[in-house]
Amino acid sequence: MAKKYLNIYSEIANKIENGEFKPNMKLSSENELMKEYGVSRDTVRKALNLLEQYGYIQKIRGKGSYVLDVNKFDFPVSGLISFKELSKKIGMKTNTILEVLELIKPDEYLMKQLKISENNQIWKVVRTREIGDKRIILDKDYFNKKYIPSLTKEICEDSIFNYIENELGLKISFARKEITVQQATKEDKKYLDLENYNMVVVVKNYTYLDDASLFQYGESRHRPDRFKFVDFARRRTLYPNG
Amino acid sequence: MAKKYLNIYSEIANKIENGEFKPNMKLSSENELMKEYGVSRDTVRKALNLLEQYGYIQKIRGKGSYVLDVNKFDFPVSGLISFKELSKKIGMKTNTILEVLELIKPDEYLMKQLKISENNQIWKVVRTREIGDKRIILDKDYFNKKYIPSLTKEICEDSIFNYIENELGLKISFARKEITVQQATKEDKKYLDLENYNMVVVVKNYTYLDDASLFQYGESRHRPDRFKFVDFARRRTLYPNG
DNA sequence: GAGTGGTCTAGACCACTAA
DNA sequence: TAGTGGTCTAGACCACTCT
Repeated sequence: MAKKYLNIYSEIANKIENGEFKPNMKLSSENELMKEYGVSRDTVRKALNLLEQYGYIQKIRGKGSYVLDVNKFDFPVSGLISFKELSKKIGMKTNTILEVLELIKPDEYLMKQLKISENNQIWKVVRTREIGDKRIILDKDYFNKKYIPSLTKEICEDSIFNYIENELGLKISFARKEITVQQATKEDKKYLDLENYNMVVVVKNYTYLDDASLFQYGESRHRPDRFKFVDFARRRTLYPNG
Repeated sequence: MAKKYLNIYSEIANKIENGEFKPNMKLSSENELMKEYGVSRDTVRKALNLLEQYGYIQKIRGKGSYVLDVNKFDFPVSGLISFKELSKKIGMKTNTILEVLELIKPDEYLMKQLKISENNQIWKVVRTREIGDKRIILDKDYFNKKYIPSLTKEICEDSIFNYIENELGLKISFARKEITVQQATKEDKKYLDLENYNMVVVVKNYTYLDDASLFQYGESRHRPDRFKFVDFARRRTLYPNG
């Protein structure tokens, strides 16, 4: 049942993260990989394209595929990763405190953000995230009850995304993130250890399921000195009209 | 010489941006597109995969491909885009002022950032960017002279990236970006209209050529209230080991 | 000239969705 | 059951790099 190209991808990605494949090392050619794994060239190429897309290797025509220098301790990593997944990755002492969990009727702002009417019910979840004994992040999340019928304290203190994907079987497909910097509100000052900072970094997040329905809106509000966003971007030459 | 899958990509992307293909509309199936364009299924799929990757469409197995709602006025757009490309896209009145252009020997910090020795010579370029008559962005860029032999005032006031790609024929392949928030320095206060803000958003940028050599390091320092970063991210389920 | 990655084709089987 | 997208194969020709 395993997809061949994903197996090949994982195996090579692992070796790069382990250090078994070192930066600047040349990978086997596509022809050699075909024989090594006993698959067609197309399958090898799918795996290599994923590795390139996620910054593990660089393919150079006429030469071969080369291992890039992977910084694995970037925090947070680019893309869509939950706080829980992240904590595991960086191995710091972290803690989640559930501040609010309630079912509400959406106000004007939420109706606009989630593109819903006032008849929908919304789960409101407010959590603070401690990193090294300081309250650094305030997460305010809103879920459409249509997709998430019930939520408990336990789920919120563990990982909501984990519950959604593994228990409910919903598939998260993509998200839009928006990073801005704002004046700290009273709420920010109440929930966070802001010290003398009067601004917060706000990451707004719109999450969609695989049928392209918007099911979550969230704001992650960070103390500015502890915020870092890392992005690996390949050059886009793909805008229509050049 | 045109690549078929890029033509198909551009044509469909254009129709989506124009509004000819509206959000939630169903595209022709892969089979139909094969006939419409007279190409193989693989070629159609390459085009559709690009469209999906860049957030234009969502493919749903067993159903078809659906047009997503494209917000084209995001500022800045995610990915690797120069100030010049950006200004064109958003149609605001913008202006670039060249503050410093000189050839220097790298200090400790630069040697580390650009991974070079003190024997290399470095172009230092400092530019301020006005948006609507206010100096909003301070761009400090450092280029390895090894790759960029000469730089002029004209090039810096136009687009350095344009010069590099079209005149020098170098291929920019990928970049690492890092977004943090810092206390404003004296230099920030000197060059920018910071009003009462005492912090700046710093976007560090490491740009690589297609042979994976690092050729540029830059810092883009933004007034916090005028900074916005938008990211479209597909769910990553592709970390090794789960 | 030999080897590499990039594009394209034609055909097969599968899992999923919808009527 | 018919149609859809997802995976996989085998083979072809091209442009590029290295020697």
